[in-house]
Amino acid sequence: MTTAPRDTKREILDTAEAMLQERGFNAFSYQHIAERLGVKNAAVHYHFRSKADLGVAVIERYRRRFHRWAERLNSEGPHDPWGRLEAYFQIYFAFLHSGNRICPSGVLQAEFESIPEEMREASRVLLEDLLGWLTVLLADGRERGAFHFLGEPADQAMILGSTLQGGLQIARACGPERFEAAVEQLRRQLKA
Amino acid sequence: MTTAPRDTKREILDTAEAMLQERGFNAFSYQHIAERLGVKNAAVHYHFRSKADLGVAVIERYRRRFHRWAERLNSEGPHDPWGRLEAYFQIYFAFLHSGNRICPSGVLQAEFESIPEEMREASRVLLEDLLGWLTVLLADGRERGAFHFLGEPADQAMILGSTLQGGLQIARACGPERFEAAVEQLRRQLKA
DNA sequence: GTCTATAACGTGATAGAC
DNA sequence: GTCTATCACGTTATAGAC
Repeated sequence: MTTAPRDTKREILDTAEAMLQERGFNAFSYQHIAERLGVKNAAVHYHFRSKADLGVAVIERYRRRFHRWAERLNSEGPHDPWGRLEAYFQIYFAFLHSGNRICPSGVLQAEFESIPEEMREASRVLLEDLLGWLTVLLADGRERGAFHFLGEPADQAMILGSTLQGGLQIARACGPERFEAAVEQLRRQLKA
Repeated sequence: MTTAPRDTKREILDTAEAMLQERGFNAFSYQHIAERLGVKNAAVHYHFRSKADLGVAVIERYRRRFHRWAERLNSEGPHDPWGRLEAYFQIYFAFLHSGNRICPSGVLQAEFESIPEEMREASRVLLEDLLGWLTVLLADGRERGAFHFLGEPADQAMILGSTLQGGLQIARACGPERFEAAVEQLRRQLKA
């Protein structure tokens, strides 16, 4: 029985992703990552030439993971709109309970003007995917009589997306209960 | 006729506030402020010993300004709930049209784990004031039959606050129309 | 693939002249 | 109140040995 070989590249991505969600892109360095993994910062540069490259890789991986999550939901998950919406909420509750992490898309937008252009482009694409998924869910759920709301699905998706993203941020300053209350309020709105 | 004497301290606060909302706290330096004002970085340190002091001063000033805004709204502004809510929306539209600035409270929460503790405390207080004001407005507006929503006013305030905060951030990545659409959707919800 | 060593620069901050 | 000069340190990034 052999020990699994160490996958440094993957560990760097995991660490960078966690630090991005915990502290922001401008508040962690190659040193921080190297120290946490017990390697030297040159090793990190070997896997990701520049910090911008690392940032883009983190965003793209997150986006691919979201697509896999969505595909799995299609094949194995609940098919009713409410079950699917709750599954989406669950992503954010998991962040909340993993050390007050916030939405990666949100932190990148907050720092939008001070991150490399390549990362801005990558986070634009990620955001469109997230809002697009919500829009389709809302449109479909209303057609099937599960959700109730006025206006366009894309606009209601903005309310949901903004509330989840903003709510996680607000929870840092005034506690997780406020996020839970916000999500409960979203549920109430869609039931009415 | 004499020229107004230069108020460097105030100009530093203005510049720091703008840079906070545009780039985030971790993405501007004393050098940046000094260069923009045409002074040396030692001059900035003369007015604010540390960057944490400067950060706290920016937050506190913003909070005082919000209170003056609220008092003026009580004395001179519209007294009907809808007029008051639109006045609040206007604060965020002004940010949107001043170079994609985002809510100061939001950017501080996004960087919460990487800013000095004194700033965290100050931004907690600011957030409570903002959400508190919205909560009172919603409670009052519903009593008077102007707003319609289910659940507690504090929970609906989370939806409004999160959507405005998150919406400004999202607008950076996908355009100002999306923020306007989100606000319009908020209006629709409260009218129903 | 990881290391040591180092470059080139930006950072927050201070001392002391004017 | 602003300046010059400087400090100690952290940052991204690279060259070359192992």
